[in-house]
Amino acid sequence: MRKPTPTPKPATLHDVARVAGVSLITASRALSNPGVVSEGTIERVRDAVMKTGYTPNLLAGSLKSKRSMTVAGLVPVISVPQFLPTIRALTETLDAQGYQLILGQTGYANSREEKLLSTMISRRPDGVVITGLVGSQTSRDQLKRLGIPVVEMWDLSAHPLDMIVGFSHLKVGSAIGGFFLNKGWRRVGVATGDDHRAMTRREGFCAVIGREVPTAIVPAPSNLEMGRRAMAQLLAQDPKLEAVYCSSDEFALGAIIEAQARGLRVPGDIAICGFGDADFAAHLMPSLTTVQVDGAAIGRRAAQLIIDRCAGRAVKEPIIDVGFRIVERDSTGASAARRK
Amino acid sequence: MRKPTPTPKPATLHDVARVAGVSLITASRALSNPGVVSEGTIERVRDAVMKTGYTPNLLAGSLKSKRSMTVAGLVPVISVPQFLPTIRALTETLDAQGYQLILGQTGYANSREEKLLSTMISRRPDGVVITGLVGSQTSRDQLKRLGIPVVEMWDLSAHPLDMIVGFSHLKVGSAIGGFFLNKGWRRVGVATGDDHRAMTRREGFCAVIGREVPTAIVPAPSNLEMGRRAMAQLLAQDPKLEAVYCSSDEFALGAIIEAQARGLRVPGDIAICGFGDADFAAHLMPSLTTVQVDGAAIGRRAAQLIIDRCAGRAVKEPIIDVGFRIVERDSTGASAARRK
DNA sequence: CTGTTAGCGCATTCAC
DNA sequence: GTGAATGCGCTAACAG
Repeated sequence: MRKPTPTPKPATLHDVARVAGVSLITASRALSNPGVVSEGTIERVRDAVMKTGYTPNLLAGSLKSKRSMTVAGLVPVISVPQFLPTIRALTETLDAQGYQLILGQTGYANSREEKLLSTMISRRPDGVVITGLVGSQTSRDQLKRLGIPVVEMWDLSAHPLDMIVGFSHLKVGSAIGGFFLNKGWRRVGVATGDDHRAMTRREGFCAVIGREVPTAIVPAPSNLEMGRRAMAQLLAQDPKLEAVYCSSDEFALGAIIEAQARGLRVPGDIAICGFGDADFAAHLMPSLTTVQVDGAAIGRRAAQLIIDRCAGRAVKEPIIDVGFRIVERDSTGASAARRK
Repeated sequence: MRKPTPTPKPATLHDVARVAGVSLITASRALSNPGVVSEGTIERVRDAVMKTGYTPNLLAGSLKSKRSMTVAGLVPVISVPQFLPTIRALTETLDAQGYQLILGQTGYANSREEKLLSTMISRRPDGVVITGLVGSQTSRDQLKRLGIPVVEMWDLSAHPLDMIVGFSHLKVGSAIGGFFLNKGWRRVGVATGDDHRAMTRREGFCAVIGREVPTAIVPAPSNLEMGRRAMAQLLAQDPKLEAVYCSSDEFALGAIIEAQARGLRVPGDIAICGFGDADFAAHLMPSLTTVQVDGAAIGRRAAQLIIDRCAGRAVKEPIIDVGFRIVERDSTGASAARRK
C-alpha cells in the first residue's frame, strides 16, 4: 500500500527569494538571465534554490512569457521504424536549443489527427511539426490562426500550410517504375500500405509502367507478416510476376520470405524492391534493393526551420526537397542470371 | 519569404463568454463540466467557441488546477526497437484517460537523466515513468519531494523509489546460462551492451556458468554492425566458441551474419541467443533463439499504476514482475547436428 | 544592478 | 443554475 495523497507543498520562487533575501524578480533573473545580476546575488539565490529544493514551474512561466519552449510533433505511429531517425533528429536538434518535443500519434486516421492537434495546441507549443500534409480544413485554419511556425514533413507540396521538408512520393514511384522498365521487367506488381504517401508512390509507379498493375493493398503500417500475405496474393493474381515493389522494407522482407518459402529464388525468379532503406536492408540474403531517404535530415531541417522562426529569423527557403535515391542491391540484381 | 512575426491574438475564454453572453465561469463550466449547466447555455457557449475559434489554454488551466494531464516518460533512446512496444502502450493507455505522454531521451548517460528529469518536472507532470532504476540521489529526492506517482520500469527492485514494473535481469542471465549448460556447451561467450541492465544479465550468466567468460562489450545501444564486430572479437579470443549470448536481437543478428561470413554454420558450428524477441527474430535464417519480454504489458501496467494513483486510488501491488521466457528457435537448435 | 506593479488565462471558492 | 472575486507561479514592463 502506497501513499495515496502525498502533500509536500513544493517551494516557489517566492520562497527562494525570501530565503535569499532578495525580491521575487531578482531571484527570477538570477536563474533565467544571470547576465544582468551581480555575482554575489546569483550565489545567494543558487544557495536558496538548494536549500528550498526549488524546481521552477514552467507552466507559470510559459503562461506569462507566451513561450512554452515546446514543439508538437505528430507522427502516424511511433513504432514505425521509418520515422524513428526523424523523431530522433527532431528531439535532439530541438533539445540543443532548449526545446522539448511533444510527440503524438495520429494513427493513420485523419479524424484522430484533428483531435490530437487540438489537444496539442491547447498546450501552446511554439511550433508544430507534422507528418504528411495537414488534411482537414479545420486543422489548417486552427494552425494558421495560432500564427506559430508549422512544418509539414515527409511529403512535398507547392503550397504548404507554412513550411515543408520532404520529397516527392510521385517521383519515387516513377523512379522505381523506370528502374523496373530498364531491367526489362513488364510483369510487375505492387504491394503497398493504404496510406496517402504510399498510394502516391504507387500512382507514380503505374504512371511510368503505363497501366494499372497487380496490386495488394494492406492497412498501414505494413509489416513483415503482411508482406508474406501480400506476396501470396500477388502470386495468385499473376504466378509469373517478374518484379514487385513493396512500400516498406519490412513489407519487402515479408515478400522475400514468402517467395522463398514457395521455392522461388530472389532475384532469380522474382525481383523485389522495398522502400526506406532500413538498417537491416543491406544485410539480408539477398540484400534488399530499396529507396533511401534521409529521415534524420528531414528531422534536422524541420527542427531548424521551427527554431529559426521562433528566433524571429525570416526563413528564405520554406520548401525543402531532401530528395531520395534508389539503392541497388542483390534483390533486383544479376538480371543475366534470371528466369527460366 | 514567410511571415516572421504573425500576431493574430488568439481568443480566450473571456471572449467566448462575452460572445455567448454569459460569465467567464459559466463558459468554463459549459466546456469542462457540462453536467451542471443548462442545455441552452451549453449551446450558446458552443456557438461562441466556433465563432471565436477558441482553443483552451491548458497552461493556464493546469496552473490553477495543479493537474497538467501529462506524464513524463524517460527512455534511453527512442530509436531502440526494444522499448517501442512499451512507449506505444504507454502512449495509448494514457491517452485513453486523457493523459499525454511527454517523452524524453536520457541517452544511456546518468548525467543527462538528471538534467532531463529536472526539465520534465518543471512542466509539472502528474506522473513520471522512467526506464531503469533512478540512479542519482538528487533525482530521487526531487521526485519524492514532488509527491507524484513514479514508476520505474524494465527492471526490478525490492525497494523502488515508488512503484516498479519489470523483470529481473539477473534471472534472465541465469536462465540463459542454464539453458546453455543444459545443451552441454561450456565454451561460451557474451556480446553485450554496456548499460546497467545488460551488464546485470551478463552477471547472472557468468554466475551460472561459474566463471568469467569471453566477453565483448560495446557502448549501448548495440546494433547489427556492432554485432559483427563483437563476434569477430569473441572468435579472436576463442576460435572454438560453442555458443554466444548477445544482449539484443539486432546485436545477435550481426553476430550470426559475421559467423556465417566466416564460414561457420549457425547453429552447426556456433549457437547464438539474443534478447528481446524482435519482430524479425522468428523469421531469420536460422530463426533466432531469444528472450521474450512483454514490453507492451510493461507500458500498460506502468500507465495504469500512474492513472490509478492520479485518481486517488491506493495501489495494492506497487511491484509488478512481468517475467520473461526463453523462446527456443533454430539458432540454438539441433544439438545432435553440431560440431566436429 | 535591483525592485514594484501588473497581469498571463483559467479554475476554485464562495455567494446568490 | 449562475456569477464575482481571488490567485495559481511566474515574467514583462517600467521604474529607481
